[in-house]
Amino acid sequence: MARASTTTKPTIYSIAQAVGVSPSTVSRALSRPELVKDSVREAVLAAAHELGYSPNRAARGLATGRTGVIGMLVPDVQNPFFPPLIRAVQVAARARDAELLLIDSELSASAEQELVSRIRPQVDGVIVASPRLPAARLREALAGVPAVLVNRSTRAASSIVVDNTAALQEIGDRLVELGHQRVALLRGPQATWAATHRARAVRSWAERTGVEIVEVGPLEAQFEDGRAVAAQVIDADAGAVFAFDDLMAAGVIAGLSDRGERVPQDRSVVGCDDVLLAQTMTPALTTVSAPFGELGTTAVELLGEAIAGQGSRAVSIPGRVALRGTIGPAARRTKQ
Amino acid sequence: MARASTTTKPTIYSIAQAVGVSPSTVSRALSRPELVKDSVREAVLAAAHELGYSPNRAARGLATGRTGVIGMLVPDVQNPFFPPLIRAVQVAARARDAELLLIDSELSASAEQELVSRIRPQVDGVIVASPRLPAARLREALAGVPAVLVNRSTRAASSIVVDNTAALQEIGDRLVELGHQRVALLRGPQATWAATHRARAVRSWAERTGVEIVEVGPLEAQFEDGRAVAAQVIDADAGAVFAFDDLMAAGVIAGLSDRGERVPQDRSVVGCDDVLLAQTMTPALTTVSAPFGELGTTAVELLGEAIAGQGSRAVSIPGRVALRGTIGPAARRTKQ
DNA sequence: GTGAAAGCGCTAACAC
DNA sequence: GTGTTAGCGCTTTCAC
Repeated sequence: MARASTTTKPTIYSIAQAVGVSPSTVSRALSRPELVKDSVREAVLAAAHELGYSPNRAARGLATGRTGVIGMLVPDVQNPFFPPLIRAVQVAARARDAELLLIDSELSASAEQELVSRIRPQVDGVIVASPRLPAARLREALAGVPAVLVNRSTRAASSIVVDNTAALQEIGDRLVELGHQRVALLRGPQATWAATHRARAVRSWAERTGVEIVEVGPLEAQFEDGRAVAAQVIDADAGAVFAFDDLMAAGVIAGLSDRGERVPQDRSVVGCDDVLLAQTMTPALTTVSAPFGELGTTAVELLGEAIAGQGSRAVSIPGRVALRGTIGPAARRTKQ
Repeated sequence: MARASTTTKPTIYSIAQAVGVSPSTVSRALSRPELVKDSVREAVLAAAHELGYSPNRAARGLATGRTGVIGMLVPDVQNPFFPPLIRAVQVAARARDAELLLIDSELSASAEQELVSRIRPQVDGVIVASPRLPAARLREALAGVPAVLVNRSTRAASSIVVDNTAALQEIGDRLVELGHQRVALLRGPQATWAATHRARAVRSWAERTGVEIVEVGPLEAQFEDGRAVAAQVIDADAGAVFAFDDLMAAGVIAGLSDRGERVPQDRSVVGCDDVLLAQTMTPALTTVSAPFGELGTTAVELLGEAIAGQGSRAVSIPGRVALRGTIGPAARRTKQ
């Protein structure tokens, strides 16, 4: 429909010429509409639409120092935790008229530092979901860039974390009701905020309830790592398992199945995060739901504050219990 | 380590000053190294590193018309098909020193058109994985933008598709060997390239082998849609199921389980794409593996050609059979 | 081989 | 309210 009269891309200059005003008036009509007379603004907007104009953000960015682009650094898009987070951030960013530049560090901490500095000039700020980068290097990489950290906290930037403590403990209590007295804890990646906090939650619950805990790991947050330790779970005679995350939980279930055991008939398994595969496996996984929507919205909000120079703050959102099909009554076992 | 002497962001000017050459020499040393004397180039590079310089792509883009950014449009990051694709594209883009601007259309075809035009000025080209946008509007949205389509073809742009025909038929043959004679075909989203082609593959196989096909759908490519039609599969007395994709396959399995049936003991289920959840469910899903790495690499390569104005081409890559745990011998059933 | 200068498209003082 | 001007950081003729 709207066809440009010329082949060249429309700019504020072509619009200015078409309407018969100066380029700055066009610029104002477009970005600070309240500053121009109604009639002029309408004419400009009409012409802009007519010519199929859309602003060159690079140029705008050059002039203003704001690019309208948010960078997002994830260690691995393929880890099912990230897609919902990306989606939520994307939606929140869109609401603020910002674009999303995605960087996947491919699990390489060393790459992360370089990556951040690489995109720094082209983004207004960065949302970093990078559990591995050591604190010192993180701080170095983020120096001078408005940033917000996801599931990790530091004094150097704003952060948003999900606190699964209460939910994990509540599930633990349910396990006790089901008769479990010996539970395996599959720890997540060493020295990460999430792994530390989740382990702490389980340990303090065990202490309170007198349940015996068998710790396994630290392990990578991968399916195969979970699968590989199923044997240890069986050897330890743990009737239930707290896996670091859903992926690892799916792995244990597969590993148990490799050894002829079924979940929840033979053992109970609990995950964490409630990613897609937790919902699509049969039976569905008992886990803790991460509030992805809120995570994303808040992350973008915090980033906005950081960009505006309003200083940093740390927010924590609780995860919610999702009781599903992978926990059941403690089975009578031979070993016991 | 590398600390800037000043607080201002390093530019080619600060480097020029530090080295004692002109900005244009710095620019050349950085982007056309062969044009400057070795000694100068080395000095410039050293200073750049020293100051922690990284080029402002927006400025470069303004000057050259190339932004170094690739746009990628997906209908839903949360659909497990996309993360591996994104990863592959990201890796290939990185190899070409390009960044990735990700757009999630949230399954809204109407948004897609606007979204593309919105990012157009800030990207060199777009990789579009948008099955739904009608052809005419797709063409309109993509007019003038170098683009490559994923799993969809059109004469308007380059395209890369994965052809699952042979693999699906091979799995079908296996099903016949296992004694299946009546198979359900859960069709995917209406009027999409993938759904059409997959259905066609199954139908022609059925015709050749004399297997009876019960078609269900079209359906959305969602877990719940698969779950909802499990009853129809049972009613139709189909011993095996070809689901449009893995997500739908997981859905049927859940739906069958809701009705007390187990896979593969009671019925066989076949998915397509081999996304993460196909590998992590227990038992693992028999499906067709999409060659994500190749998809991504080729998409970026084709986009490079399109950007260079080399015209478009269409490439097709075959999917590979992944025989796993969800198919088994046809069960003797009451109805039969 | 290197420097000077213009310009990419836009915004932001500063005049009028 | 609107136009003029300068400049964001970079590349790229065009001279030298």
